Amino acid sequence: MSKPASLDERPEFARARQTQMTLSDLKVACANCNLREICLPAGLNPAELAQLDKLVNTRKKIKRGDALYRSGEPFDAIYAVKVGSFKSRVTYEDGRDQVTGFSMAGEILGMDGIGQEKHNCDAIALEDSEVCCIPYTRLEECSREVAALGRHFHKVMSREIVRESGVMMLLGVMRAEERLAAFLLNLSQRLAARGFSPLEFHLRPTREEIGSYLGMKLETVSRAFSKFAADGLIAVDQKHIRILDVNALRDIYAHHVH
Amino acid sequence: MSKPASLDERPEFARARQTQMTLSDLKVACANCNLREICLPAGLNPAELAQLDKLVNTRKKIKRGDALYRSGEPFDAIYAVKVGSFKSRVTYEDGRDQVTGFSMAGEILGMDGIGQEKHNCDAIALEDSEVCCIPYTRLEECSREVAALGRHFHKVMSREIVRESGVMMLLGVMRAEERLAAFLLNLSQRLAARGFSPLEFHLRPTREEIGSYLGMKLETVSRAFSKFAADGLIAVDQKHIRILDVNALRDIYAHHVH
DNA sequence: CGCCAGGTTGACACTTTTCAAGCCGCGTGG
DNA sequence: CCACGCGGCTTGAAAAGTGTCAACCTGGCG
Repeated sequence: MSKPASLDERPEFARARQTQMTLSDLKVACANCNLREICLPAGLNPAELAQLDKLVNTRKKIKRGDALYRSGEPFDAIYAVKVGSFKSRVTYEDGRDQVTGFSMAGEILGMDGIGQEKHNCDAIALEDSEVCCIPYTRLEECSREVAALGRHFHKVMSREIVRESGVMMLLGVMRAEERLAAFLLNLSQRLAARGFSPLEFHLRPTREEIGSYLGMKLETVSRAFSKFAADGLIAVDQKHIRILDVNALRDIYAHHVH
Repeated sequence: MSKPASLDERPEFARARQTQMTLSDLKVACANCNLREICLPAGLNPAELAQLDKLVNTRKKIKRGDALYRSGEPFDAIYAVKVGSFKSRVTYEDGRDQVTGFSMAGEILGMDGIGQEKHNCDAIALEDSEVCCIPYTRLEECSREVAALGRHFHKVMSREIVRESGVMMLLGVMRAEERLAAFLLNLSQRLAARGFSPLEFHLRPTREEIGSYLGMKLETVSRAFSKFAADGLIAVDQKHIRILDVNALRDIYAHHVH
């Protein structure tokens, strides 16, 4: 079994943490990025990639707990997660809030800001992280010149719509254990797509953040974890999770077991 | 107090129902459409509008209960609701489903299909309805030529992302009565934007459809309606709703009253 | 006229939340 | 180096909210 996929064990992050970053380190090259297959460059040919490289010209580091952006701030760029992970959180006038998503390497953040030209949620780093900044007006110009880029960006936005309707389903019709199973399977599948072990990993968010995302209280999350562990589906050691029986998790997710 | 805003009382729909539609009736003209301020044309200048008119060239009538499109069907167009209303519904492998939204005149439908090039949900007409068809590949081409159109389409998609995160909030943190209050206020505000009375209207969806959207059972929806009526916040006569105390509804929505 | 989908209401069951107590692990400061 | 404090987690018991099941009502339509 491979090592737990704690994101801060990623070699490129360890390097960034140990050495002083210079400007040249900050130069982005999508064409060489190990995330190019799952990030914005997906499906672009080399010439188109070169255009994208001109567009994505800065990176930004965000410390654990800090915000990449906050609700209400003027919108001027979207972001691709290069290293680390984020939660997106909407806060409601009366103070209640909800985590609307977790983003990991290669995923795009901030598309909620385009409509009103200001951000609609907070993006908070769950660990020391790094993003590629994609100035929106330049993305727009480039999309007009490079048809494939425009098309791909539409797809990325559309998939965000589909992702959210999946979460609505989760919140609207599933019970606590089904939600947690869905969450774990989704995480597992995304980690696998990034070359991490899908069966053993570190949870970045707290029980409370998971609960907020899944529409349940932290105690209920904890109980569901304990139940899964008692039934031998997973092994839980704080934030370290090992999936022991994927099929049983899938059965719960698909409502076959009560 | 104005008449209830039952959508099938709209004059243009009554006309369409009574007379045989000819091809020339089907000719679309966004520039003259009474929805141009809230639909895709919003913010375009006359020259840009003319471009859009070339793009949007057909309409389609959908009878109550019929599908505009279904999950899994190949995606080739998005749609603007011209007359009537729709529900969007995602169905899950085990048969459970969830209404993810209701669309009324001027709203755009089908953007969930772009990402996977096939539709991700069913769009079902809640009444006899009519849509303007916007072929996606042509929209893409046009967006490249007419910058304002591309920008506006991005905004429309972004707002759909924001709308969905609002629903996630509703499903994740609100209780039954808060959800229903949020639903009624949202409906009221959208009707007002279309020139209908915000305080008196006909509900198109059934209690079950409202419940599915709000993540609760139809009995709970019914009880919440009864509670609001008993407290003098609204008057309910089947699907006919009259809002008597908007501020009290807002207080419930904003969690100020328990 | 009678049927049936849609809606209401009551009683009860079940799930999840709430409140409370206590544990564990980690980082800080003595 | 160890003690302490605290955030994060777990677990239990009771309360609250919502779902389930069932009976009944109502209005529209064939």
